[in-house]
Amino acid sequence: MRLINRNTDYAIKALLHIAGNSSGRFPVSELSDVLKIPHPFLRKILQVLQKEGILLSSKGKGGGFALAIPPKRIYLTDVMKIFQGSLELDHCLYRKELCPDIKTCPLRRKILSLEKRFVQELASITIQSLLDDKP
Amino acid sequence: MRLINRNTDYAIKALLHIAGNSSGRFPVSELSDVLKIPHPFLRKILQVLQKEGILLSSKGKGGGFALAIPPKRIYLTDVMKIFQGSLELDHCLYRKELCPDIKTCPLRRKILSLEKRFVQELASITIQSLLDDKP
DNA sequence: GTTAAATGATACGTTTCGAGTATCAAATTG
DNA sequence: CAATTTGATACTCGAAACGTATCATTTAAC
Repeated sequence: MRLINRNTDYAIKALLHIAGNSSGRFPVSELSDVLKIPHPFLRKILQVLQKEGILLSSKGKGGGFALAIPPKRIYLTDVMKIFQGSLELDHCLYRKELCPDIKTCPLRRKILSLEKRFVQELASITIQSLLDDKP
Repeated sequence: MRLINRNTDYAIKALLHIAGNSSGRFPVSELSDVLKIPHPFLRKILQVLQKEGILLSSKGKGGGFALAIPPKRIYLTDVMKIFQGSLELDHCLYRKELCPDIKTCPLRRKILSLEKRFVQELASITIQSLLDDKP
């Protein structure tokens, strides 16, 4: 069972690095060096974060990425939604169509109620709370 | 985020049908008709459940599958483990190797603690509890 | 005993998705 | 202008999910 995919993982690592070192702009080259993430892959990820309003970017020499909003307002669940789509645990798909038992399925009902609580807990995690939690 | 895969889903549906209708043996043909699951696919799934000691099987005319153990001892998490492997939410893999930050990663720490509780809740679900929960 | 209906075992195919690469264009600084 | 940076986007590659096909074996009913 996979909660966090590679994109989200890398995005969080990068955001933590940026948020934890207030040196203004971070070019992808620096981040990919420090974090050991392939440069072009990380670049694509950061571009997405920029489009989503989480990072600011500037081109040209001396350019790079910086946070667009404070770390306490960047939620793990936001990043997950961006890179992994809905947080719904189960889509109840049945060969590309909705499962016919969707109304009566007891498994679905149970899972949905667990899910609700789980996502609520996830939703409390922010870049700031992760930083605070560092050893 | 995918909690339950197709195999597990089909397995649970089949187990619920068998447990909910105490008519002895259920051939795959009947189950695949009722549950609208492709016959050969369901068959493979049931064979696995048999090997794992959850179902009994008998060959020949009049044969089919039956529960090997009572519904209240068949756990959702058992079925999930059979068809989806470990329930660990995150493996912290990094190009086939363990992530180098595994000891310091704050994301990992947070997730692990949430995971523990979540899996505990999952572990309370059995075929019997699902049956009891039906409308 | 023959036949039909069932499972056992296992190999194969197909589609989807995650992960990562490649490339050209545009902007900025010095 | 040259170097360095991001913007946009198309592509590749491999693994996993999902499902099919087939031959062998067992058993009940007639």
